Amino acid sequence: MQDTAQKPAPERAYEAVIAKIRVMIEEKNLGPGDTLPPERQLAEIFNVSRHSLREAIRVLQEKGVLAARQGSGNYIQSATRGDLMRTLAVTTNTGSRRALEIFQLREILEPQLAALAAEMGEPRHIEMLEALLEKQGQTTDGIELRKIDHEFHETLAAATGNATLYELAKNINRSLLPPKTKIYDNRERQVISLEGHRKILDAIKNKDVEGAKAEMRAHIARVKSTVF
Amino acid sequence: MQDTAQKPAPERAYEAVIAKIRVMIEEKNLGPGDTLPPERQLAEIFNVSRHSLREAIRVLQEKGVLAARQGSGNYIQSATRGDLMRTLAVTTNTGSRRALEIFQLREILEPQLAALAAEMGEPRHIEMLEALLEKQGQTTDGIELRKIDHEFHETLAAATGNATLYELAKNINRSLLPPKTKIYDNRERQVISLEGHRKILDAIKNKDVEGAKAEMRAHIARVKSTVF
DNA sequence: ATCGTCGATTGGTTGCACCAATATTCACGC
DNA sequence: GCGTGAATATTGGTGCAACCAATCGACGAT
Repeated sequence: MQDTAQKPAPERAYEAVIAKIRVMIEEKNLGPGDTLPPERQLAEIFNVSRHSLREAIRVLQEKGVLAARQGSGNYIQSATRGDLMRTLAVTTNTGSRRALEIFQLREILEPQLAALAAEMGEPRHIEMLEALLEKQGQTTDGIELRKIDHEFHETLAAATGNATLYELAKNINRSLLPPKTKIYDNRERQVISLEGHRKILDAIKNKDVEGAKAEMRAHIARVKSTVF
Repeated sequence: MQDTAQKPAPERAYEAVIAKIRVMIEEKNLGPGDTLPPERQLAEIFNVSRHSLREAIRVLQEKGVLAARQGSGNYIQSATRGDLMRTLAVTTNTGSRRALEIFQLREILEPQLAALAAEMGEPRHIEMLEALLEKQGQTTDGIELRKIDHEFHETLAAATGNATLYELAKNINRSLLPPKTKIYDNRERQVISLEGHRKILDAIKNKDVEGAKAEMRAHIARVKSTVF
């Protein structure tokens, strides 16, 4: 049977270990550059197998909390990527001044992202962007269009191959969301957006780094002028 | 010995597995709700131990790509297929690349911050920067110098008049903190840093927007080459 | 046909052995 | 005494095998 009910989520061993490691870092006042005890020792302390211990370390590693060096140890990293993004996440709705500030950030960031995407983008990224553009051309619903727009910019960021840049772009989009505002409520804006994206993507496909940068700059400028 | 040098990042087994899972999802056209083959089977297909395979699955699970149900299977989770592909597009890269990623972000951001500072910077910001530079010239302690360096870059961001950019710059600095590395341990690097800051500040004082941008770009490039 | 039981499947956990990279020790030669 | 380099120990990385726990599925009793 298939019942949608989610179980009370029994805690996995590795989850408990993650929590314990965090506590240990806190209590022993470990900072960037310090090392954790060896895995074998930690496994014994926490009373879990080395495998479960390592699952926890892997996760923390992917989150940027730890860095593993074979033959040496597990090192505490500085801040997490989450810390980096908190800036944008927390203070979303603080008025139009903030919207302007974030737009300024976009003006700085996105043209460079487009340039990097043109330089680094792999075929599968191009395909994803192309598919989105296709979809955008066939859509008229305002809500849907805004979503597609976000996806386009996020996918472009992903095409840089830099996970940090992707996260940042995602957060910018999210924090920019003027909840109800229908940016795409009229045909003119829809066309502007679509054509802008078209030119950007074409430049990326041609590996035209400077062109991609310029087109994105122009695109953002046009969008900005319609918003403000 | 403790050298900051990052190794060429040998690929871990679990990273390769993540990439292979991504390909599998693409090729078999899997979407939310579908299940992956059993772990034991996947391990054999990919020619890795179940342990390594599970590390990969754990990571994907934490990223929200997969959900594991004991006794049942590993299910694809992401809301939409686009979401899924975007996430997987950047999950291939990992771990030790993080510092490089953040540096790439700095390369994008900071020159523009310098340009904005040159354009918008108010006298009080200039004064603060000047004071910091003065202090930097009289300091030799490595720890202290790193702190001053951070303050310089943060103050510069503040000079843009954009609070969001300032917050972001602050977090980038903090998350970059190379573990214990004494970037300023030798006289040569101290001079490089000081001269770089000098040139940037001079450009800002002269309202030389392009100059500030160029000097910052050069400065970051120099710092990068000494770190990596 | 329905329901419950029991076996098979699948993820979760553990233990151990060995490999690979790194750190440490120590003996050797200068 | 002091490098210097080889041997040794330490530490993370990987693989194999067994068993536990939740779930699924087939089969038989009713």
